[in-house]
Amino acid sequence: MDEPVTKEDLLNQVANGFWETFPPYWNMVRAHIRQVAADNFGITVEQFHILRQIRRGIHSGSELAAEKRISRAAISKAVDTLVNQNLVSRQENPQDRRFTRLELTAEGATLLAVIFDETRSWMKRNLDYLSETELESIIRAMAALKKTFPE
Amino acid sequence: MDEPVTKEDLLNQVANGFWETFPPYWNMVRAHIRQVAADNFGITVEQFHILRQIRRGIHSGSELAAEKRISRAAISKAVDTLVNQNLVSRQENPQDRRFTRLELTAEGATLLAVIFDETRSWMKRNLDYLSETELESIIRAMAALKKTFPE
DNA sequence: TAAAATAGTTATAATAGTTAACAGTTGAAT
DNA sequence: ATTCAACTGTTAACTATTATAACTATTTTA
Repeated sequence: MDEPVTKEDLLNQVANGFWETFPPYWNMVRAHIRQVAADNFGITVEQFHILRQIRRGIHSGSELAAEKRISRAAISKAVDTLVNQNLVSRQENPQDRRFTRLELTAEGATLLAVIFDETRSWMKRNLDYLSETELESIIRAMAALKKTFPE
Repeated sequence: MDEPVTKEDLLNQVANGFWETFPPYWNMVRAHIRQVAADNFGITVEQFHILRQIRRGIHSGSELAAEKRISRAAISKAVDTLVNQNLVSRQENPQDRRFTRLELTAEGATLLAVIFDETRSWMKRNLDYLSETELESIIRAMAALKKTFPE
C-alpha cells in the first residue's frame, strides 16, 4: 500500500507536484536567459522569446500574439523595438497585403544562435548530475506533455 | 543505430526538446490561471504567485523578492495591493523589528484554495488523455528536475 | 560604541501590457 | 458585383509592473 496504483492517484501526483517543479525550473531558466541576453546583448527575455518564435517559423504579429497570449498591440510595439535594433525586418506580403512578414536579420539570427548555444551548454552542465535513466524519463515526459497541448 | 545511446545524446535531446515543451505548457497554465484568477477574483497571475509563496511558508518581502527574482521595492508595492484587497496581512515581528511578517488572511487563504482546486481539476482533465505509463514518466521527470535546483 | 548590513518603504522613471478606435485588405453572402 | 463581415496591423490613452536610488529604522559586527 505504499505504491500509487490508480490513474486518479497518478493524476493527483502530477497536479500536485507541478507547482514545486515547473515554476522554479522555468524561473531558473528565465533568470539565466535574462543574464545572458541582457548583460551581453541588451535585449529582454520577452524580446528573446519573440526572436525565438520568429525563428520557429511564426512570421506574423497575430500569430505571435496568439502564441504568447498577449494583444496584437503589445506585439506591434515589441516588434518596433526589435526592428529599431536591427534584429528583425518587416516585409509586405504580396499574397495578402494585410500581413507584414517578420524575418530575423542576419544580426538577429546570430544573436539568437549565441544565446541558444550558451543556454544549451548551461542546461547540459546542470543536467549532467542526472543519470541516463532520469534523462530518459524527462524525454518521455516531454513527449507526453506535448500531447496535452490544444489543437 | 536509430536509438540514442550516449549520455551526450540524451543531454542534447533534453536541451533541445525543452523549448518545445516547457514554455508552451507553462504559458498554457498561466493563461488558465489568469482566466480563473482575473475573471472570478480580480487578481493577476503575479499576485497569485505571491499568495502561493506565502502559503508555502515564505513570510518576508526580501525572501519573496529573491524567490521571484525581482526587487524588494516591486514586492512592497505588490503586497500593498494584496493588503488593500484584504488578502494578506502585515504584522510586526517582535524578534526583529526590521521584518514585517506576511500572512494570508482567511479570505486570501480561501481564494487561493479555490484557484488551486480549480486549476488542479483543469490540469487533471487535460492530463487524462495520457496513459498511466506516461503519467509515471512525468512523475519521475519532476523528481529528477528537482535535483537540478540550486542550493 | 561606531560602522556596516539588512528590511522595508517611497519617489521617479522606464517598460510592457491593456482596451478602443481606426485604416487597409480580403473573403463571402447575397 | 457589391456590400458586409472578418482579419491584420497600428496608434493613442491609460494602467500596472518593474527598476534604481534615496531614505528610515533596526540589528549585527568589528
